Amino acid sequence: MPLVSVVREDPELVATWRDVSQCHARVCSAMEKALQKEHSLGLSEFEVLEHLATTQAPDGARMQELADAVCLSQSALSRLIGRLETDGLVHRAMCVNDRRGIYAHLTDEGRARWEAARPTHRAVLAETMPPRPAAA
Amino acid sequence: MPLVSVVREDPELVATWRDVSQCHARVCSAMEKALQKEHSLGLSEFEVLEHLATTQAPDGARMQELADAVCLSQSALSRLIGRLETDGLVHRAMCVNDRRGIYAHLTDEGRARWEAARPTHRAVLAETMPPRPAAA
DNA sequence: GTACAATACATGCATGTGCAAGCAATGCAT
DNA sequence: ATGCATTGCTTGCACATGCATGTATTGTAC
Repeated sequence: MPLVSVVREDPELVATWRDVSQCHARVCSAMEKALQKEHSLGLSEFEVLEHLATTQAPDGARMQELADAVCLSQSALSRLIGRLETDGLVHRAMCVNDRRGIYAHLTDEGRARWEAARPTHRAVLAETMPPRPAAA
Repeated sequence: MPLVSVVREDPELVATWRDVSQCHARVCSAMEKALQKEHSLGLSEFEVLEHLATTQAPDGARMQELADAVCLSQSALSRLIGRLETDGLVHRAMCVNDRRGIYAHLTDEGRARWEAARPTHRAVLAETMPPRPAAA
């Protein structure tokens, strides 16, 4: 592990982190409210739908791949897919080669919901992301 | 509200947001673990201590001011201060002018804990923040 | 002064999250 | 083939968070 013996005070790094953090909080808050209000979707839900809709693989995506894509833990993603499946937006299918693996893929309704929500997502991004976003 | 009539697909904006999001997740995850492991502090706890330690006002900071500073809701911050007070790191004091208001200020132990944790915070930042952080 | 709105903080409640543990399937060594 | 570690996902549990609400204080209109 890269143990740093002496860490100089680095105000610039701290300031940059504060910018990133505030940008993230502002965008997340606005996005969560807008997606919930207009499409009854959480931000994580939308991000999973987007990943599934834009992935090349025809069979969908593996659970761990999705977890990485949306920056969630394995358990959080498992429950998230559970909610989406309950809502009929995705479908779980066992992997034929490795029967431990599970593919999640979009249903038609899931794709429709994503396409409907995408303009909201992009609009909130345009409204809340700073022009020189969260960095020096 | 600035209703955008037509939102063009803006891949750059989306990509920037993804970078911010991933940067935030990576730093938060590492920071939370490091602060918890080495100093038994959550990230939000540390941020509150830092704000109180670096503010100019001698009487500490108002609750709402702290909530804004650490990007938390009013309720989350109320409980956060409750935990810190239980741990003896901060102290609540009523505002003399406005008896609705409450000032939170650092105890000596709180300041010591912040000073002890600060190197960890800065080190994790240096390790996990990208050189060209989270933006184009 | 009385009534009513607004402000500041605390609290009940529902929910999403991470960690640790559990379970099933696979890979590997012998 | 047998035993054991590893991988992939799910689940029990604890906890931090946000929303809505409650309580106390302040400000304002009359």
